[in-house]
Order: sequence, then structure tokens, then C-alpha cells
Amino acid sequence: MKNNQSLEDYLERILILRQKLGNVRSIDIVHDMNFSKPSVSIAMKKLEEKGLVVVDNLTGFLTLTNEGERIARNTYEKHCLLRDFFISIGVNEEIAAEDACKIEHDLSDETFNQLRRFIKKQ
Amino acid sequence: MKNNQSLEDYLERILILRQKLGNVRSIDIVHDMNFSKPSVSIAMKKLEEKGLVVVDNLTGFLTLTNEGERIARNTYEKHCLLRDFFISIGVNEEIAAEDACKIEHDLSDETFNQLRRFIKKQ
DNA sequence: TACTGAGGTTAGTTTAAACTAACTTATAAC
DNA sequence: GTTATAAGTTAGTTTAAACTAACCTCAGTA
Repeated sequence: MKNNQSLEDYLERILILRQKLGNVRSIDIVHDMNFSKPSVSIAMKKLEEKGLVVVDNLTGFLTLTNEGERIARNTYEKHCLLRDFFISIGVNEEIAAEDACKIEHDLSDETFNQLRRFIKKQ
Repeated sequence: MKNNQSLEDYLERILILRQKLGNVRSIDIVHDMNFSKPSVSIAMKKLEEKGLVVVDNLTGFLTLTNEGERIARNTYEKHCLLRDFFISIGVNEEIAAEDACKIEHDLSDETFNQLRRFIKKQ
């Protein structure tokens, strides 16, 4: 996945909202991410086209496909790894989470792996 | 500086090319960054408007203003900090530099400071 | 039954940062 | 002195991801 930073964010957010709310609709993302309804609507359409999300016609409930779930979990795991690392070196929790959000899409797998290894060794 | 990621990159690149070439023109950035001439031309115009760069009419040489120099150095310092940290935990040099490039604009000052502290303590 | 509000869509706009094609201008080469 | 090349600019296009305004549709209620 290149150039799909924002779509990864949406997937991750669906994962997190699912834990919080059970079922997730577009409007929940609108409220949670502070995006406009059209922005989310269009993003969901793209995610459906890419086979990462299924939107239920009747209920509007969003479901992650296997691939969507995989990406969401992967992104979330990176997020947590970075956030917790930042917290562990003394960054305050809110800023740690913000910074993790910003860079979780950009780091290479190699750097993530080495960071994971490094943290375990600490 | 928010939303000026690419401009920071240009400033940093001017700083680095200056060390390598002495004088720096737009065309040097074109070759170094693999951008088109118009992209660089327009970026330099923006940097001039913002008072970060001066372009010599006759020679085309680019000079960083005090503020431009400050930003360039700051960005470069962050780049090196991240790159060296990644290398120190086992990431290969090329990937370390690439990843540093990608995230050097995004991390908060707080996180940079804590990272600096942490590295010193190691 | 008609109205209201919630959720979602359509159409068109904005912004940033890249691009190509085609132009200008000045210098150097023959 | 004409021509070719190098550096830079102008004009217009593309893409991604946001936006607003205005619409549709359906469910619940007065």
C-alpha cells in the first residue's frame, strides 16, 4: 500500500470504533474523525472498491474484509508500538499518540521490526 | 510551520547541496531531487515570498535567509538524529535515511527532545 | 398524513504539490 | 552571425483528500 495513508487511517478507525460501539457506520466516523459526511462517504466508496470494507445496504454498517482487517490491525499495531515507545522515553501520552498517528504509515517494515526488537531488549 | 513539509525539504536540500557544490541553483535541485524544473522554480518562488530564500537575478544562485537557514538546519538536525537512531538499532543505512526523510517533518518538538535525551543516556 | 431529522449521496470547489509542453533568454560554439 | 544548449518561466493538467451546498430517502411522530 503506497499513497493510501488516509485510507489506512479510516480502516484503523473502523477497528477502534468497532471495539467501542459494536457496529460502525459512516456517521460514527464523521463524528470521531471530524470529517464531513461527503469525505467519509467517498472514502468508504474507495475502500469498498478496493475490497477492504463492505457496507451493508440496509443498515449502513461497515464491515472490514479479511484484507481490510489485516491492514487495520497492522496499522494499529504500528501505532501502539510507536506510541508506547514514545511514552517510554518520556513523551506525554497525548503527544505520543498524535505523533504515532502522523508517522505510523511512513516507516518501513524494516524499521518497525528493528524497533520492536530494540524495545524487547530494553 | 504547518503544511510546509515539502518546503522544508527544499531548504534542507539547499543546505546539503551548498556543502557539496558551494553555490546552489534551481537546476542543481532539479537534478538532485529528481523534480521537474517548473516544480523547483515554483517552490523557489514560494520560498522567496516567505522570506526564506533569496534568488540572485544574475547568477540564479540561491541563498538561505537567516530564517531559511534556521529551518534548514533544524530539519537537517532532526533528519540526522532519526537516521542515526535507526542505524543504531540495526536498520540498514539507506532505509534509515529514507525513513528519516519521511518523518522528520512530522514529529513534535517534544518527541524529538525526548529522543535526543534518550539517545544520550544510552 | 404531513413534517422533521438522521444518515448518506451528488456535484462542484479548494489546496498543495507534483507534472508536461512550450516558451524566453542568454551564453557559447561553429 | 546564426545556431544550439542550458536555465528558468508560463500555462495548463493531474491527483489526493479535504470541503460546502444542496439534495435524497426513510423512519418516527404530532
